[in-house]
Amino acid sequence: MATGRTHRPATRSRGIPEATVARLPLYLRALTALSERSVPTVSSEELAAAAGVNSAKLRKDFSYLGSYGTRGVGYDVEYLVYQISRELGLTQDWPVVIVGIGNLGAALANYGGFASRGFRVAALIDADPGMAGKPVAGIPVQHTDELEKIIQDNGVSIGVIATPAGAAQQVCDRLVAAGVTSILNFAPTVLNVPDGVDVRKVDLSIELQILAFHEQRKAGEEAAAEAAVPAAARKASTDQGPDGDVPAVMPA
Amino acid sequence: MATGRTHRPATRSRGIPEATVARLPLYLRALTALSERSVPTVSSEELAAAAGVNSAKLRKDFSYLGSYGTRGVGYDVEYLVYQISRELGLTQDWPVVIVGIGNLGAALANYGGFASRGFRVAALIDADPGMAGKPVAGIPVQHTDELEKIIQDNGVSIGVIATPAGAAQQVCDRLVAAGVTSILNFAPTVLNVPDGVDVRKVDLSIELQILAFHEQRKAGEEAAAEAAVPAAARKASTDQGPDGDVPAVMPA
DNA sequence: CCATCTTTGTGCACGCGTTCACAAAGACAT
DNA sequence: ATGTCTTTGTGAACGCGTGCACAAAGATGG
Repeated sequence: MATGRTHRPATRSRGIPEATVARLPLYLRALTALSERSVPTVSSEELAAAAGVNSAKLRKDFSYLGSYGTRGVGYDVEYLVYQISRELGLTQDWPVVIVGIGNLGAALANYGGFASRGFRVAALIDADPGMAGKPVAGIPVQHTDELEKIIQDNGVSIGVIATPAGAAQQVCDRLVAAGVTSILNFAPTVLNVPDGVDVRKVDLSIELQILAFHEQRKAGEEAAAEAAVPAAARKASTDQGPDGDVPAVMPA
Repeated sequence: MATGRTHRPATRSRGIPEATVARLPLYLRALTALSERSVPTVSSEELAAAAGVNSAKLRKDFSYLGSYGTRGVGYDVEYLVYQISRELGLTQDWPVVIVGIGNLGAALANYGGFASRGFRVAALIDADPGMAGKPVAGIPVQHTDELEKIIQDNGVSIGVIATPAGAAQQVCDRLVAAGVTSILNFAPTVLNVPDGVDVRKVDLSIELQILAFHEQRKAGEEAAAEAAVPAAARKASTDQGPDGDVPAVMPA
């Protein structure tokens, strides 16, 4: 693999910053693409460009994993793919359950990106008795009553919640009680979990609202610019000033 | 605005920290729930609990918006709902297009959370000619050829990409060229956009990998604990030590 | 009108993450 | 073997975000 005997065991302890962890999958994806094109090595500059980050940041990120990489050359692609995969725990298989097989749950079940890297859909669970047995993405849906049994039989530690908001906390509680310690939540609710359980949320509505904020801000600046140089209105005329359409003082 | 002559114009300029912006939708959701229950006022402590954040953080967040809130009482729910909505730009309607009507795109189109708050699905676009005209969520799918026209006719500034990874950059380029300045990307790719265009990504695969990392770490600590006090194995026996299956020091 | 009690708004300190800039390491040519 | 050139790995400075802790503001009761 690498050339010379690598230096120290590195910062290796267990202090990988959260921000770095969040970027490792990005690097891994870029590296996998390079690997498929049989590229043997890559410089931090190139890889950083592919992953859309600063090259110094990338090097620092990798430094937390150890001293892979050869000065003057770059990083060995295959080696790095392996190291990152191992660090992320993708060398083992993670059985996952999806709870709530509505539009979204079904889409997730069909999503190819699941199986691609170490994740395996162990079961689909829904509260609707009418769905029980019905196959989605080739996997028969099981009823919520079976939840605990499914978790335990399959050694599931990662659960995906795609239920309506109202059911999410209850489902979450049951998952946790059954032994799940990581949850990916697609329901638009804040989940309360005990210590030791990780929750990550994916919230379409929130993302859109953040975009709307910036969009409005951009429109505001643009409007200020137009005050000086009136440009041809591009947007429909219903577009109002983003801040000026309401009195400054509120109803109360 | 508030009661006495407020001190300075506040930090008010346009310096709302990004981290705060990202939390405003959370507060808004909690406040909306309170509003529906006709709760008139709420303290920072209560609201913070509902939103799952620290109360000091919440107060500081609100302080960026201005001095709403009454000492000794709390915040007026309705008033705050309106202020945050306005700040996020939700008092106007944002037409949105969804490109890529596969499993995920269709699920997004059907997702109720879209229309609920200021967002309106203006069009569904797909590259498959066979889908053209077919209604999804009550909206007829249009062909990619129409993309530019749709964007311009509807004054769309927010686009959602739900295509396969391979098509995402190309779609992105066309959206941007047509006038879209905010993109929500569900495709597992890094998108390159010019300055002034905002991109937010939602990536199932990345989220799972982050969870896997922590899961592995937890299992590692647990294994270390078991070395001292061997507990009954809960998970299936295929479960290996998450870090112990490889030598601590690497091959090289 | 005054005292007390609640809750906001924020100054301050701290820690994490990012970025710059450069010395050290190694490849490669001569 | 030696010098040059490329690229890593990281020390240090900076800025942002978080959380504590408290003074000021105002409500409420006597």
